[in-house]
Amino acid sequence: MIKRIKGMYDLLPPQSHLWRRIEATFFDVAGRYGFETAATPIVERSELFARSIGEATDIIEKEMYTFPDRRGRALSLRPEGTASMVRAYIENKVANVDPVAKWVYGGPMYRYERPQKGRNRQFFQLGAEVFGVPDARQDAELIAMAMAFFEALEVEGLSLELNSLGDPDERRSYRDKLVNYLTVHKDALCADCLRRLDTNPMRVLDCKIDACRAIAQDAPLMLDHLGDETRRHFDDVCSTLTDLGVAFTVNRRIVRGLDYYNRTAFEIKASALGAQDAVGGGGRYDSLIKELGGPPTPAVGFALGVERLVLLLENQVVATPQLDFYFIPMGEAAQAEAVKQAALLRAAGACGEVDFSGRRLKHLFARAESRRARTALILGENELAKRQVVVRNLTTKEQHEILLDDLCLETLE
RNA sequence: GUGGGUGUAGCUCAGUUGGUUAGAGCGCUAGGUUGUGGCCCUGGAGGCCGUGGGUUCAAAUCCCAUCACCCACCCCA
Repeated sequence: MIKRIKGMYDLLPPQSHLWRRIEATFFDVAGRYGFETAATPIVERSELFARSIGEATDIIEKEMYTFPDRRGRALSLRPEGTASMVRAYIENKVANVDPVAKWVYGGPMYRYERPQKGRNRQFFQLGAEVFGVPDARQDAELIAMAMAFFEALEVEGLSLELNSLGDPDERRSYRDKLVNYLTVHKDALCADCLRRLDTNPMRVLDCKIDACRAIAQDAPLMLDHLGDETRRHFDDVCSTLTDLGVAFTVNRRIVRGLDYYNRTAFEIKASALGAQDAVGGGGRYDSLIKELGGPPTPAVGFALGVERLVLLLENQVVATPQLDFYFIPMGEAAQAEAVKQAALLRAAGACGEVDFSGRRLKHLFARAESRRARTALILGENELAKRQVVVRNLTTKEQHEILLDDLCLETLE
């Protein structure tokens, strides 16, 4: 038997109903904020991700699905969505028409990691990007939109954590201070943190080892080393969120694993998820578009993981979509008539299916019930001879015969 | 990549100190009822007991290896 690839999965009914609801809710909520949908290919040149996410990040160093195409070009399955959206923004010269663009998208992402709870090699992200708007209120509104989405799905137990990563020059000088501080205490750091000291010193701040936490306790924090403008930006984000009634906590230790972020960084966490507790996250990336060869354009975005969201909604049963009719023809002549009648009903707006299996009536009623059909339409030899059909209301169990010519949405009762 | 845990029917699980032909519930299916659902009754299909090797008269059971899945580290959605 050929089996699915490790870390990937099939999405089948009834779970697929919940997914459909999640996606529909996301695009519906985003639409109310003026977002339009966009989509990009799943495969890109590897270079796009290396240049945007950062050469030294884990995602690029060890988590990408990369392969040569037939001409030997290095291609990668996308590990996240923002890089492609930025590429599309630049390549299609969107800024020449209107530099402000608000896009939402969804699709599978790929990272070669060891699977565990809430972590797969293919995972589905829903994301939103705002191009061309530098204002802090945009950051806040985007975050509020994310929270409104979760609220629409009645997700509980979420916490919003906010931080500022400063601008690149501020971060460079802060990073030097942090490295100096950590180097003084390097004898007490764990092996992982010694490595982080070189690769990504800010990661030491959220190490879970007690010894490292003690050192991190007194370490300098980015938030205390912001310039006037970035500080004001952060304060504006906070005050706007407060004005909008969005609860949050400032977590001065949030570090993002993607290099392109500056200023606003946030994570939406759910403790019920286990170790992989971030259900969504994002931030501002004002220099990425220019770095990838586009016009200098500020931007802010976020993404959320649908699988993790599904874990949070596991106890929510999403009912199978209802059908208006379940057509049960008996015999070949009846089948031929039923398939035509069903087409007419659908053209008139009804939802339903015709059963061609020829199984016993007893069985088909049970199936009609499990498919959540409102009515069963029974067409046998007797009815066909009279040009009639039995309409049985599956809820009240009352049934009556009507003329086939009278069959329509209104007579399905 | 490194740990730990778990592998028996489609699903959830029993399976005695190693001992006949490996079981149950749910689900699927046929019938009881030639054409009327959820309950009940009777039958049926469905298993290389994850895989390979070893010990033994005898292995689902003991040993070794391997694979898969899960959880955690790491990292992130």
